Amino acid sequence: MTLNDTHHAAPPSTLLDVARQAGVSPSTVSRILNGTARVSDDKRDAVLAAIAHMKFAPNQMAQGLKKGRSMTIGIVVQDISSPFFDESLRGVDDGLKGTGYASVIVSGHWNAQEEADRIRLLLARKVDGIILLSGRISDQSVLDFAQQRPIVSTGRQIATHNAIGFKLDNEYGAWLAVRHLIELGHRRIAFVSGPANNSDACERLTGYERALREADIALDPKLMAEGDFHEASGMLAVNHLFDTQQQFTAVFAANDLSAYGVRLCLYRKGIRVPDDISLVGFDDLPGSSYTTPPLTTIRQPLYDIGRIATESLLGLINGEAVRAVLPPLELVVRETTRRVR
Amino acid sequence: MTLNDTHHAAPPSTLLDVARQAGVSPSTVSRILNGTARVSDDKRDAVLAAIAHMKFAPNQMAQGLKKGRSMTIGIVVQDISSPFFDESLRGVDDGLKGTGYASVIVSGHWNAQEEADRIRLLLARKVDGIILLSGRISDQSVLDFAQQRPIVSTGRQIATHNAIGFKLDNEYGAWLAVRHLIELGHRRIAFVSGPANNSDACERLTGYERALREADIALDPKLMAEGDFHEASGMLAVNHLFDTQQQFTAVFAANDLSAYGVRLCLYRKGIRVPDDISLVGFDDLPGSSYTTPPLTTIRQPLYDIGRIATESLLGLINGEAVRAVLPPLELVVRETTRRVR
DNA sequence: GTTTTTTATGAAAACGTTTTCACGATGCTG
DNA sequence: CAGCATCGTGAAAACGTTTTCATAAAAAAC
Repeated sequence: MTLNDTHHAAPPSTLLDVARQAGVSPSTVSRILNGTARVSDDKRDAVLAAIAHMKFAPNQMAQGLKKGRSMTIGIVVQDISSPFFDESLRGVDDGLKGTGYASVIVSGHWNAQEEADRIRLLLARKVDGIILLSGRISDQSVLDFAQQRPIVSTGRQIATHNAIGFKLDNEYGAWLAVRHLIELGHRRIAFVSGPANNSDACERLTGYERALREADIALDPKLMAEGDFHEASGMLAVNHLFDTQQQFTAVFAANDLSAYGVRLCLYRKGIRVPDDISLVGFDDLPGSSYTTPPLTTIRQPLYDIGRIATESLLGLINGEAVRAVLPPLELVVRETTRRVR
Repeated sequence: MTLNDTHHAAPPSTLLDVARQAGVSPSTVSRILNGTARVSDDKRDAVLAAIAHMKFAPNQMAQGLKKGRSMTIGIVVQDISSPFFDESLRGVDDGLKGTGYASVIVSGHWNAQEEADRIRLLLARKVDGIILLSGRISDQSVLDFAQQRPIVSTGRQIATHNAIGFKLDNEYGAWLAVRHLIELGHRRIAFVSGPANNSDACERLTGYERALREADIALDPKLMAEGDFHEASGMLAVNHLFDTQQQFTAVFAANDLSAYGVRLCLYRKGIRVPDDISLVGFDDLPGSSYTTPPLTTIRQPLYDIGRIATESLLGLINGEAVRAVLPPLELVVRETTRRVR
């Protein structure tokens, strides 16, 4: 192996170097950098020149240590490569744009213990605030953590001076979905639920039940199969329905991913969508407008959730009183649902 | 608004607090924390007790400043909510697990200028290293940045003591895809390309051309339509092919996302896949096994890319000589291709 | 039992900034 | 032109760690 260490990495220049080169004191350089005091034009020019020449960039760790601000916020998701979270992350990213903040993203993997550990790590890193997307930890834990840094969390209803949460009306969303099916004449509507230990999933179940009840359709437990929000579970769930000879003309899946699984199962069985069976999902993932056929679903404002959470957090960090309001859930009718024949 | 500031945030305890409480010097506490010297059992116990009692966690910014290590690495992607990058991010996340490193993810949005800016930001943050996924900046720029911190980049072939890159054989992958189609008897194979300014896209085009040439099939420019790697462009591209009355029995899309678009276009026109037209994509995104029907495609080891990049970077950071080797591209035959009738 | 080595520990300097404080030089008031 | 407020600037302390250096006590050597 040839050692081409000829050009060694230029040791990063410090504010002190700049000061020396420009013939001023470090204080002056700092003042120019932060615009924190007036300084004479000649010195300013000299400093600016030195900065440009040495390609100086302030050491953020030193800055952070001194100012007590890391200019970093922590984001806790549950699955780093799920389109569900990624869409919100995009909102976060946009919300942070131009603020000087960066984000470190960690995943709780749907595990309360791991989630709490990750949050502690973020806190040790001195993040200036935390955004919790679909957390599994208790409200009380959130409040405890909020003693150290402001937190905004989705999926819960809290509001203190250093922690806020907001939550979409999952029950309403599910109700919307099922009512749509009912209006199309469906009476035998299967339900592929989410995991029973997920509150969103439970609320969606409740919405399903309520819509049925309001339409005087008897709830048939045999039409309900538990999934886990992933594709495979949707496939399995509906397979099970067929195995047990259930009759139905529509299926409501608790999220889009499981709807994809349902769709594939139906395809395998040669059942046409929506001609033979209607299908509606929940989330409106970016991919759902490109499934075959495009999926009718309940739109969650995923992007806005990330964006609003970010703006709220920045507000909290600056000590403002924030009150966030999310766009509502809405039904988006595409091509997997049709009037029952 | 009621002020419930009764319990004020406990001011985070410092190493000095711990030292005082345990009746030892700060040095001793530090030594215990870092295991950097032997200390007597009684003092150790006292310190440990104090740490537990005060819930002390070392200030990472102070640590970082002193040690010159931020325990943070920077990840540059081009689109924060694309399944393509997210799958690699999962690999990164796993690769970092248990190392004490966290990652800050930024997006270059497929823009060289923005990408360079973001990298400079990461450098100012004193990240210990950078992973560049599908960068747009020049190799020379990468080398320049690598003067400051180790970099590992995908999609380029470099190898110095502080920068390495690795690259999959896109041409080979495309060749694999097209040869598969040819073996199934297809002769009129349309191609939906990626953006012309993307090197991966160009190499895939080359692979397409080579496979055709090797099979003595004349290249027909009218069968080629430019896309941009997104769903809509695939839809548009194939629409255009129909508008101009092209005849073809198969289409090869330069990536899965545009294949999804192609699929939808075909569905809209009532053309069956694979019965009437075969379709193959490139990437093997997680969703591609759940499209209708599941997509035949070229599998990129996205997860491994992230994982190996991470391990390599950690190696570079520790001054090891690393040499990364990726799993090869492979054809995964699912249900969108069949023998031509 | 004296000398030497080893071991445990504290004092203080350092990392690269920001900020308080002090001070000399201007500018203004009357 | 004496007096006073204002302005620009530097010296030095501080942020919370780690690390070098010194030193006292204990252990090992003779």
